[in-house]
Amino acid sequence: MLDINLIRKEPDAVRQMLAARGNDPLPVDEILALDVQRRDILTRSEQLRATRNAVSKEIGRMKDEAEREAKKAEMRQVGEEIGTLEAELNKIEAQLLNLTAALPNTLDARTPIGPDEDHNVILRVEEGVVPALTFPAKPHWEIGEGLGIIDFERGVKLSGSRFYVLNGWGARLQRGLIAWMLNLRMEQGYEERYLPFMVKEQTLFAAAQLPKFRDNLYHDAEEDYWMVPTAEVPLTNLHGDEILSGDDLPRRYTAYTPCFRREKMSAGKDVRGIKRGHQFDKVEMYAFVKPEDSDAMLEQMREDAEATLKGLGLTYRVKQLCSGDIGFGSRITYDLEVYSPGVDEWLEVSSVSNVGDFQARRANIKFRREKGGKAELVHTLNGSGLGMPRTMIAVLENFQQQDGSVVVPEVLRGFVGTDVIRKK
RNA sequence: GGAAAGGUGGCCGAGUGGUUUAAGGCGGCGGUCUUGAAAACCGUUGUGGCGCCUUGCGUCACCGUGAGUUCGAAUCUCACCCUUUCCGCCA
Repeated sequence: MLDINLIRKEPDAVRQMLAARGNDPLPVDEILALDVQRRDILTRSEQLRATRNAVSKEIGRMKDEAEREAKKAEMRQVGEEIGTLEAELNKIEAQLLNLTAALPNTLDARTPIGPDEDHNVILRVEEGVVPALTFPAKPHWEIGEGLGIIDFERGVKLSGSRFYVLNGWGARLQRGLIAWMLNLRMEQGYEERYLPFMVKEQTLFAAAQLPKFRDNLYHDAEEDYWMVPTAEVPLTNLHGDEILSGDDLPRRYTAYTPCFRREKMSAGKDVRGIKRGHQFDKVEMYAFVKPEDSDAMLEQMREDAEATLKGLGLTYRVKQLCSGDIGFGSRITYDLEVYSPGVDEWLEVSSVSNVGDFQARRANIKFRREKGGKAELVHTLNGSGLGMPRTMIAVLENFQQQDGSVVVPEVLRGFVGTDVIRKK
């Protein structure tokens, strides 16, 4: 959520940001008008409340019955007026919240301006150590079915399209990736958390997933339980409504969770293979920092994510997202894309973002620089480290052998329990 | 799912309709005293909104959440949430 003071003081900057993101800047005018109305009504109703508070105290002390009744009648009138004003105020505040909650975050000055994903900037390509294939690359669905480690048919039987079952070494490869990544994160200074995979609506709002992305979320029809679309959601709220000590910052966390997404917006896209499912596993990185430290932490987290791909020996590129493609809550985002020869694509396996105080304001996460000091909003950052299915695709397709087997990357062998995955 | 008890400030805890401000204690901060510290004593103390003559002052709101009764609600009514204990069910 943006600071209402920012919208008041620099409406043009907010309009420019909205235009750069390809959004309609019109809500800014609506917000400003409602804000004026809100303050006007608030002032009036508070004056009436002050009167009522004072007179009510007098009534308590009055002895004269007639005078007492007269004052009561008078205050009954005032009470009704307050009621009317408050009803109006509630309506305006609800409208205001609707509009401001739908505004995306301001952009970092370094985020390039551009209308769509074609204007993202590739910063560099990092060559991996895995040698290029000397034979035609097979896509992972062929490799997986050949080895009997990915079962698409039974996934569909159980749950419908976009679901699959991992068998034997396939399941172990993924489990190995998760365990290895979590350990790596711990070595990098992140604390591990095991989190709820279902959260309440308020938790999603505070992480800026609601109201905007309602269509992409699964939830219980009767109770207030929502499946997490990413571990970022519970991690954000870990310190919701808390005031942290400045000495405790930065705080960095890592967590493994499944992620659940309806992928309504992506209907028809990436239906083949395991690239885009309704359920996928991910190891997430998250940081709470002082505002002045968030720029440096962004670079640190990008490096931490890159270390994962370097560890696997894969070729990847670092992309900076432009204003038209960057996420709703992000000020600046790096995507890491790994090259996979079977699908012949650069696959997005990580997205590292500085969110500034956008989530902290919604989730009410503050810190004090010193005891007795003023509580200030923290900055938060998130990054995938990494998404499993796409990392699996890259491993299967990059390490495939001509005979259909797949060599297990060295760093994973202790976790997976074999050097090569062969057909049974 | 059923029953009972409970939810008050950073923490403990008093508070069954109105007495200037939620008593008192602990903790924190500042001070007095002291060579220094402790003790003792004195003062101070949360969050958010709005306004203003903006080091501050005024005002409103906040006692689990939301509605209601009342001139006036931490206090009374209703619904919900959470915690603890017991019963039932259960990986």
